Amino acid sequence: MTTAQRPTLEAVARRAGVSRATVSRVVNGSTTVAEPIRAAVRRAVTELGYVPNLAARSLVTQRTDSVALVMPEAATRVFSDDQYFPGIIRGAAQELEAAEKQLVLMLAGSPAGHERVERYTTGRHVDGVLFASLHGADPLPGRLARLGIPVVCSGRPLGGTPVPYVDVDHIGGVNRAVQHLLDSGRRRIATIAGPQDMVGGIERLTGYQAAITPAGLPEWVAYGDFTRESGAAATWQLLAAHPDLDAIFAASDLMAHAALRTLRATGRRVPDDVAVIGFDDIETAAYTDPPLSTVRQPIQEIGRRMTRQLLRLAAGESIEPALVLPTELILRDSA
Amino acid sequence: MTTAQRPTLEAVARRAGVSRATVSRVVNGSTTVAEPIRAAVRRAVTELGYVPNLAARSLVTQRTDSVALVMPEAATRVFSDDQYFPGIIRGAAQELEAAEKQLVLMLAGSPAGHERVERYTTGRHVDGVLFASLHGADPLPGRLARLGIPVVCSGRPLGGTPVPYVDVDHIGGVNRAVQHLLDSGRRRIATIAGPQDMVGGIERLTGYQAAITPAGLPEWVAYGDFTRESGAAATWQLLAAHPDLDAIFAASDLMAHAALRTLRATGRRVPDDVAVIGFDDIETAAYTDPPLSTVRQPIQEIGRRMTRQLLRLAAGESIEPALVLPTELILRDSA
DNA sequence: CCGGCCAGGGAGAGCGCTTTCTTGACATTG
DNA sequence: CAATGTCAAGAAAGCGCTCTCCCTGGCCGG
Repeated sequence: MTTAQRPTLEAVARRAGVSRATVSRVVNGSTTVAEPIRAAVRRAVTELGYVPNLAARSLVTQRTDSVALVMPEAATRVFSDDQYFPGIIRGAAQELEAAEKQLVLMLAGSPAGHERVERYTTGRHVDGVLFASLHGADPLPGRLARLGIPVVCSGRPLGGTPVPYVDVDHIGGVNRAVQHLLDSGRRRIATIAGPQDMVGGIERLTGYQAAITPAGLPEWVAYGDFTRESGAAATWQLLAAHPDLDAIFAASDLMAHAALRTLRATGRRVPDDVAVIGFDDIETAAYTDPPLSTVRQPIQEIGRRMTRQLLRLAAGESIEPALVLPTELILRDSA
Repeated sequence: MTTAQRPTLEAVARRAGVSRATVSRVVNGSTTVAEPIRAAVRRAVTELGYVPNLAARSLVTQRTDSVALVMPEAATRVFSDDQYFPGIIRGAAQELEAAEKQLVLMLAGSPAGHERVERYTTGRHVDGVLFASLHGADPLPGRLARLGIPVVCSGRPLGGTPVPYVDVDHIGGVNRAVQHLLDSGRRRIATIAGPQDMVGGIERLTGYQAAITPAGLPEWVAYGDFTRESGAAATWQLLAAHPDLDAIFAASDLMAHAALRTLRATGRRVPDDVAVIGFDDIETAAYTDPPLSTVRQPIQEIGRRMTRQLLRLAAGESIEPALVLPTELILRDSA
């Protein structure tokens, strides 16, 4: 099947009339090679179409020039249209491209998958590991960190071992959102909280509480898992318990979208009867009916910053243990 | 930084009191090792926490146990919320997981990216390459195929060299959609076509024409690039040229979604005044207003099948040059 | 004119693994 | 009982690369 042996360093060396060592030096950009020889080597390289064998290189350098991006999410959310994972992937890919490193994607939804990720990453097959959106107190990031393997998480890890992470200012963002509801006269403000085993879910609820309590208002909470289905269910629940609510803050745009539809289904007008604010600012948010007000988080930037931190870690530099990016309240028509 | 040397085959061998060769045999599941020894080796492996060094293994086996998934798309569409790429990724990841291979993700949006992908893939750093959604007549898949590197594309490649691919029945699906419009009495049916440098864009337009022409109706076409923005623009264009149109088939759900909104903005009711059908069946389609009728394509299945084909190719088996998966007309309220 | 210095280039030792080839220990058979 | 066959396990040769020596020769200063 395979056509012609790929040329090796040896072949290039013979062709250029130099030693392997010299070719290696030229290929790796060492400056201690005289220009004429350098040119000869480069010519030989192009003539032969030489491409270094990365496996061989890794074997001696102990680097793999690739990093893993682990998505420990159950299948449902990973590729729901909230654009979280695609955003992270894209940000990471951009930074890695600049660094000439490869992105190895691993889905750790199932227990088997999780175990596989563990074997692969602890086996030092990658120079570092990026975790997108942890569930609960996954011990893996901490374990890797203790093994000296560079790790960066998106979202503060709930586990015991401190691991560097990049997150957004959930609480601040939610606070601004709820404050806006208060400022526009809403007094019966409910929330659809996210899953309480994820930092995002927890902190967005905390943000809601932190804004509601000082105002002396009651907390009305229903829980979802960030998906539309769960958002619809939570909205019904909220409506049953508090038919007179006049605002809903949902911890994800998907849930907010479902709330919009559910409210309408019950004959309520948005924003006249009930104001709604979501979280994420997914593309669809601008196209809901009415367009959704929401708290924007810079997802792609999270991916980029995580990667940059990881690369610095892998290079032996020390980094800030946490990076918190700002969120922004985007006002459209729903509130 | 690195804690303790990772154990090597040698270490395991010493500990188990056998030779490296034997350990290798056990690790790789050869049957020619007596059970007691086998057990001793396995114990040594766990005690030492031995994990094989993949680079070393690749070096001798000439396999890398990883495949590249290349997305040659410009940034905009790759992570727009049409769920195309996430779906492909997920399907591919599932199959690869089962095969114990790694997924290396490469974005080839920019010319630099494209060149990098070329270097990487031709350098045989992967056992095979998956192309998601080609733009125009990219010569890369053909070139790789000629080098004997396993390649599978999603969507029939437009280039000269035939390359194995997996695609869906665009034409059949669109045909059914337009036929449904005709059956429900629509006679002034326009289309928002996709980009004409992509098979999907081309074939969906062909499908429209193939249904419209026999009915003796005029073809009303405006072009978009699958995004909402372009869909809105195309709708305005169509409306300006044919204010009396009574149906629109859009080549993507995103464009159909924009059409829905634009039609409403001009005071038209859907489906009463104008029927709309999209293509893709993204999650949002069920949540538009009104819920969007559309042609569903099994995106994740495409990813799975591509991967399965690739693995067979990599295993030296021969495969069908093309696999065409069925599409399905999903009727909701917009038509 | 000679010694010393240094930049430039080569030799060679592995990196950790797989895989033939070979040996040795037994079992089988005439 | 010797000769042959069989099967398990070891020895050793690399896979293609990097990198540490070490050597060579050109140049300068004394």
